[in-house]
Amino acid sequence: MRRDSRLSRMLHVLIHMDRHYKRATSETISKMLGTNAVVVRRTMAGLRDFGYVRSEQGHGGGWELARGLDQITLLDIYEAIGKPPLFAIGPSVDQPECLVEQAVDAKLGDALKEAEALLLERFRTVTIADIAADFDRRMPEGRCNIHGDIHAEQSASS
Amino acid sequence: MRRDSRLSRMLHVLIHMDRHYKRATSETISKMLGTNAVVVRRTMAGLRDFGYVRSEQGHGGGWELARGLDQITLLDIYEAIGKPPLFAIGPSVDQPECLVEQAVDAKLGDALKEAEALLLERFRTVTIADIAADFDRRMPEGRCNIHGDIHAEQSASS
DNA sequence: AAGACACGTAACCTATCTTGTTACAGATAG
DNA sequence: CTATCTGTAACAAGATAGGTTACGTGTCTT
Repeated sequence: MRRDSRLSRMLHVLIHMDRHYKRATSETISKMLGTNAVVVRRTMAGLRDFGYVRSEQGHGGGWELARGLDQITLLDIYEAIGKPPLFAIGPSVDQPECLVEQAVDAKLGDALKEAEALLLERFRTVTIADIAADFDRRMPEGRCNIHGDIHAEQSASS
Repeated sequence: MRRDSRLSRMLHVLIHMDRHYKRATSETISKMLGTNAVVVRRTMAGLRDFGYVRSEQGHGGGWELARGLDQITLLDIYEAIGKPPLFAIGPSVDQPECLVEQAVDAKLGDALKEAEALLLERFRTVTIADIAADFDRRMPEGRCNIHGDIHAEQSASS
């Protein structure tokens, strides 16, 4: 449990929701992702607050998409999960007294900021529909139903 | 203790070694960085193996630079500390069965690879001497000796 | 109205990673 | 021979993402 995988997971589930489910419960989704229903609710809560999905309580409730995948970018989801830190390296203290340390952190920070800007720009220009289209290119035979099988397996084994 | 700060710390100490110490013990350096002598040895071991610093054991021993700061890039140090992971986000599993998940991870991986390439390119083209020069521009009055004072304070308070 | 179903959320536990700490072995100068 | 260093192993501490349990609340069916 090290790298934050929430972005990857949310993209994954949104594509499945678009293709295989009109409405899915947290339990169903958790089986799909190989995780726990509470983790799903916790993470999806952000997407709901930003209007990308809707949740319905009670009998027959669950989660559904609130807009088309071509209307949601990776950046949208990144922000919806709370903009977790992107980098695993950084300075040791926030506001160092030492001026050498300040110069080091400034230079390092410049490089990191550039890389972050590039990454967020890519996130901004890629929609989830683009990823789904990539999937279609990988699987031209239309064997989409394989996913149901795979996820059913995971469900059965847990 | 989250973000890996070894790169920042090593850059910091190398500049000080170039400017204020011909040879420094792990103890001296640890005071400078606000950490522990064992941590210093552990981290500097990588730089020694790559030939950027030398260490001498025994009485009167310690660490010294093995080449000029203009001969060491940020990339060199990044590699010398073991190329720690740069990003704090990523996929949840390494080789997912689900083809949708594969497409998601591929797209996300592309963006991360681009950002990583940019970051490492910056690391490659910046020498530690460049950072030291930035420091000189920040402190044109030549009050370099302030650092000795600051680090002496830290030493005294610990 | 009762009960099943599903989300909402707090609280706590676990795994993992970086860093800190202790302890001790080996090398070197005086 | 002893003081002073580095080299390293082993373990503790602190932080964080994710997993788990428990319980509250809303909603549909009967």
